[in-house]
Amino acid sequence: MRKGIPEKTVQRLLLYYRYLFFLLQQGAKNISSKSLADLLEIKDSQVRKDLSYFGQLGKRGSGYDVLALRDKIANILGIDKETNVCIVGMGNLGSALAAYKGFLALGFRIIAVFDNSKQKFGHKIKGYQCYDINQISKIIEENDIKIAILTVPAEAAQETAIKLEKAGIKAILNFTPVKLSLSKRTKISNVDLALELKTLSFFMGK
Amino acid sequence: MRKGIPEKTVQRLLLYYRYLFFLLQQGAKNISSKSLADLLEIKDSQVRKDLSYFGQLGKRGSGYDVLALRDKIANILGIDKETNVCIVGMGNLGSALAAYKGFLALGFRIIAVFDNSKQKFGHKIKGYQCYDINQISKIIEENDIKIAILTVPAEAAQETAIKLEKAGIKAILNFTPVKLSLSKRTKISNVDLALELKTLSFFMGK
DNA sequence: GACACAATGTGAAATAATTCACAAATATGA
DNA sequence: TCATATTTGTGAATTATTTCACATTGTGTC
Ligand SMILES: NC(=O)c1ccc[n+]([C@@H]2O[C@H](COP(=O)([O-])OP(=O)(O)OC[C@H]3O[C@@H](n4cnc5c(N)ncnc54)[C@H](O)[C@@H]3O)[C@@H](O)[C@H]2O)c1
Ligand SMILES: NC(=O)c1ccc[n+]([C@@H]2O[C@H](COP(=O)([O-])OP(=O)(O)OC[C@H]3O[C@@H](n4cnc5c(N)ncnc54)[C@H](O)[C@@H]3O)[C@@H](O)[C@H]2O)c1
Repeated sequence: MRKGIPEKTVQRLLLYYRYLFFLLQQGAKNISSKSLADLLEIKDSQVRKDLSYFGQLGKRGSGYDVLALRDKIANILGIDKETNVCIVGMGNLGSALAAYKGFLALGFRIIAVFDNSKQKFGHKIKGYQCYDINQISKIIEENDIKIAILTVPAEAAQETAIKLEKAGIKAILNFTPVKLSLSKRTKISNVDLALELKTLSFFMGK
Repeated sequence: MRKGIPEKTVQRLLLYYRYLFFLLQQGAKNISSKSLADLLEIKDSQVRKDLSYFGQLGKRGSGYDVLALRDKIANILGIDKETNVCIVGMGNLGSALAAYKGFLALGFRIIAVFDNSKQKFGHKIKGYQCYDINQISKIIEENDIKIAILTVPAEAAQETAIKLEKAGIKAILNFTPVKLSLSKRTKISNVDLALELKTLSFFMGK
């Protein structure tokens, strides 16, 4: 079922999910690919193509059942079961992310946060007990954590990534502007905020 | 020169820039598309194709001049001149972004930060004087600010975006999980961190 | 139940991005 | 100077993604 599904499709699925969630609260029962597409300013055929990867989810004549489709997408994306994550580097950005409620809404539970500074570990930050980075293997194993959010300074990024991989982390959401070099088995996704801003400004007014 | 350049190309240009910057510090004089590509784990032909949008920047036999290419990319991307930006919503995320040095390294100067809370405006946050959101038109005009980073709560996102557009903002980097509806003239780029994490986890181990 | 309308699902076509592959230019070294 | 090696720049081929277009199925009304 998850063979060769384009990344873009997965991302749009989440956008559909958010709207379906909202529509359900409004009491909507059915929605057509056209209406959903218009809300997102995309083509209706795109919506249908995306959903068609996962079976025949709609009904000709009346469209998609909002509740059923929302739950189907939740299931496809694994929103219906919790995934444990940790944050590594509890500075400005790490602390902000720890406070973000949007992760939990998609099934991500922040289980542990780490830092290497004595000012931080041993204390509570945004409600989370902060652990010493050197304890990471133990805590990751005890809590079945597969995903790490990396928000350490750029200089420490590569060495910390290696620690994460050794500790058993399978995927890293990397906020540092550093190209991490790890084994192919560890999935890395880069969030490069300066790059986003530069791209925006490049195309501004075009 | 900026006609029909793929967004992906612009983004890679910035990655090239960062490496060239670094290579220059190491004293490198020349670099081939192959070496640059290997550093980024992409194809050498991709590097050459990207650069070819902007002229014939290399030299057959010896590759690209590191300094000249870095400066050319800086010029293409406008890193060589400063762009003023503001941050709107100085909560967890807005404050973290205000502290980020990576924006300035690409030519973005945070000129003003805004909030609607009396606890915040009138005070200094991360070294920036925080202004009342209702003063935004005046301050944006006085300081020639064209780009806003939007980090207000989701509920306030759409109304705030409208304020920004009215105040003369031309581009918005939107961190809220809300699809903003504005006129076509305002360029919007969405940074959806929950979506990034979900995409990563979906493809984890695949 | 028949007719008009709505909306899906999906091959085929169009568009976009990446990769190939090679001629042309430059560099190196005997 | 010449032969060999390197490396670019770029059309052509390939691959990925989006959009089209329409047969098919379901809905609603008289
Ligand atoms: N602040 C932002 O808004 C922002 C935006 C984009 C990218 N980033 C990137 O995110 C990273 C963090 O930025 P920040 O502003 O939060 O920095 P910061 O200095 O505020 O925080 C970094 C934290 O990491 C901890 N740390 C340092 N070395 C460590 C190690 N080896 N192991 C574990 N923890 C360690 C520090 O004690 C500190 O708490 C940087 O790489 C930065 O480039 C930040
Ligand atoms: N915290 C994160 O790491 C994170 C991650 C991804 C996305 N986001 C999104 O970013 C936004 C901000 O998140 P946050 O955690 O910083 O929230 P926050 O509540 O800490 O901060 C929001 C700030 O906006 C101010 N504000 C509220 N209404 C305003 C208005 N009308 N005009 C101007 N300012 C206003 C508030 O006073 C507050 O200071 C949210 O939409 C959230 O979904 C946050």
